[in-house]
Amino acid sequence: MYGKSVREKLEANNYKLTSQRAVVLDVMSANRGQHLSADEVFFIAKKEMPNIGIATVYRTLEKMAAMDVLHKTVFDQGKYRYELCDENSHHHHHIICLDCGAIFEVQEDLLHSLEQHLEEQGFKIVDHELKLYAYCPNCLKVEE
Amino acid sequence: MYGKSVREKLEANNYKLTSQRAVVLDVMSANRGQHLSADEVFFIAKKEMPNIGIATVYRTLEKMAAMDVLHKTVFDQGKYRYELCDENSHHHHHIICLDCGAIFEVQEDLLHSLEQHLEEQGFKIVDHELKLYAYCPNCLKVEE
DNA sequence: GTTGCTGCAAAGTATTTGCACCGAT
DNA sequence: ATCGGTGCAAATACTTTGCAGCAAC
Repeated sequence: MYGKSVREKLEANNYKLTSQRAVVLDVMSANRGQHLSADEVFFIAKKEMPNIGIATVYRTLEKMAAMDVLHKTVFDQGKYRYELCDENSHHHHHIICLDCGAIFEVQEDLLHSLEQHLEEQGFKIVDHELKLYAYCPNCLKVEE
Repeated sequence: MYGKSVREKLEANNYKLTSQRAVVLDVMSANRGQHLSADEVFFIAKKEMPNIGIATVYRTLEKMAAMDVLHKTVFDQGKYRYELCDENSHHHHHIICLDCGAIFEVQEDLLHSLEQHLEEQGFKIVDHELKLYAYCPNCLKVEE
């Protein structure tokens, strides 16, 4: 279940929870922490609903991102990736392994002091996104 | 001037500093701190060299990025942007104004403690990229 | 005369849009 | 009957690639 808040957000925007949208949300829900591309969502959704169209997937992902149900990011290839927003912990960051491409999440939020400093300079910080490029423990192990 | 190090890097890779490449580098140099897209570089370069091809611009930007002469980033639209690497201060971060779209740079590097923590967990951190989404002082002023 | 570089056009990716049809109010 | 949503195909936006000709050593 993706909770009542999604349904509420849909209603607040006069959007309907159609079967296609439910399938897309199920895919996202079943792949929490995965950062799927539209393509991948489409491919997985097709198993459940073979004649779903890619345009519907794009339109659904776009709407969900606009409603803060999904978070839309670019990692590097000039291709969007989506993940379910985590109600509890906003502001998580990513470590992208330069070798295997795996994406890890960092929950800690050590940027408060930097943001505070910038707010003193007159900015109103709304959100931030940190990407760390690294070699992950697994890849370092294999190379030995 | 883009200094002798660019020429050295070119030579080290058996690349030639053709007039087209010089024009592209001049454009980047004349627009330091600007984060230009390939399109914009192409447009500006055409003033200097009207029959330069967009493919040449892309190829040049790509090569320069591979040689760490330029830094290639994605801000949001799924479109690459390039800027001249600053020899002195690596690791600068960006504040993207959600209102006017202006991009500001943050020089301070307050991420060492976070990186140290992650290295203790077995990652080898190579680079990082921080984007802060905010309202800039100018836009906040106008709204008043 | 090889080898890298260029401009052009074509192809490739990722995403968006126009449109006729469908389904729920 | 209206109106949002859908699937398809066409269009768009950005980038890459194939290729013939050019320029330099």
